[in-house]
Amino acid sequence: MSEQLKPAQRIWQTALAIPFGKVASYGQIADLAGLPGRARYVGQAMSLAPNDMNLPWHRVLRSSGEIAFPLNSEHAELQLHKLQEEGVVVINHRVKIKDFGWKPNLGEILSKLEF
DNA sequence: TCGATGACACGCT
DNA sequence: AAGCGTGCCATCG
Repeated sequence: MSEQLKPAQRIWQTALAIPFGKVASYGQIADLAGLPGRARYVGQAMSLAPNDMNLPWHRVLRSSGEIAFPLNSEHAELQLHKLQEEGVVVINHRVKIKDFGWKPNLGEILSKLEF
């Protein structure tokens, strides 16, 4: 069953495991989802996710910590607000990964991500 | 079927 | 520090 999950679903599951107030990179999500090297697919997969899933897409940033959407775009603005609502400090469209980056331990991964 | 595209990452300059 | 080229691969026309 767990092996049956499609790649997109594994990405959704992984994104759902990002804690409130923390952020992760596209590459990190791809790795944790068992899809190393497929960072580009993460964004695509999340855009396909059903809305009622409440996917915390706003907690996913580039590895540099910057928001992936174009500056001043609606998506970028919404993401900015959602992050600030969670207490994440965003300066110049960028978050300090060192302060807010999600660093899951093995136990956390195994318990929350049973593929 | 092939080429272009994209919510990326990384190494090199 | 910032930009450019290359690797990635599911989708789409």
